[in-house]
Amino acid sequence: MQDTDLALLVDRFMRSIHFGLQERAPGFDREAVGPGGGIVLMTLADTGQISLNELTKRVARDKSQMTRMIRSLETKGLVGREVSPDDGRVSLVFLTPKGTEIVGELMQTVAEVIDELLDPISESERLTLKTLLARVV
Amino acid sequence: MQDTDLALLVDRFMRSIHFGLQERAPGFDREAVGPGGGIVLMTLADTGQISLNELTKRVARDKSQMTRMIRSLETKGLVGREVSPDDGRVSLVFLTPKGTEIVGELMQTVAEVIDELLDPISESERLTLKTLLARVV
DNA sequence: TTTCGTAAGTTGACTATGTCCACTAACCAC
DNA sequence: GTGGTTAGTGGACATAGTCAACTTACGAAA
Repeated sequence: MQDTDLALLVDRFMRSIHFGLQERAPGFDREAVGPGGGIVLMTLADTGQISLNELTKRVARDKSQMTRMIRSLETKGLVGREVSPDDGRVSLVFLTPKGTEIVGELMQTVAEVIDELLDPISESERLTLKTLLARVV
Repeated sequence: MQDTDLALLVDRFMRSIHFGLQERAPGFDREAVGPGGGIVLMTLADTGQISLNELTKRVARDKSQMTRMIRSLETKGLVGREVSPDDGRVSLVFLTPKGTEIVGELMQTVAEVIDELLDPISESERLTLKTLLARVV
């Protein structure tokens, strides 16, 4: 077994991205969405319009937290929402044009930082890493 | 580029471990050390006695946070500390017998959860994943 | 077509984490 | 010894995560 290391490795990797962003690109977060907001925006860029519930599962956070996060992004004008025509309970979230612009910058910066972090491994290894993780989650 | 996905994948993986621990093994954290405390304890199990400063870098947290975390673990009797004989500024942290016991249980549970999460990929792929991550961080 | 169970979202209250900055004490080099 | 540097501490504040109690909308079944 001893898969425990994996938890530590993944944690360190995540934190490295985090620190990398702060050190290398201070001020990149011009709408002050924070790490959590960034993840939500990037996820939305990935999925397109999606229900709050699915979004919550996707980013693996608590639904109450997601309510507040979306509200905060909404007041910044980065996301919009509308009630689903099929089901009056679900609210569909989507990126606004401004949100799309911001997430573009964000992804650019994140990609640069990750690119630097991944320096020790080759192109094909990066692909392997990404593929394996994608299959796991 | 498009390495951005990696950030999302890693984040999801981390959160999955987190949720997995709570759902599958409620009450496993009998000393209530929390996720942060768990990571510190597991790291200490990995490294053995280590200075607070190195520990801080290793888990990639803020040093003030680490001060408080270690104090909390100390009052729970899980870690001990002593001033380095070589340098009066550095305090060396180590697991107490109780801490060693607790971290053993913790690692067992974490390993089980990770083992389940890694179900979609094979043994050799797990090794690859771990090796790649280790080279990156 | 009312009624019961369940799912989506929201809110409140609380705890845990993370960040920033100022500060002390010990070390090092000159 | 003095002046810069490093390890660790402490305070104040911001963000994130947890948990339980709601409200409203659906859907199925009598």
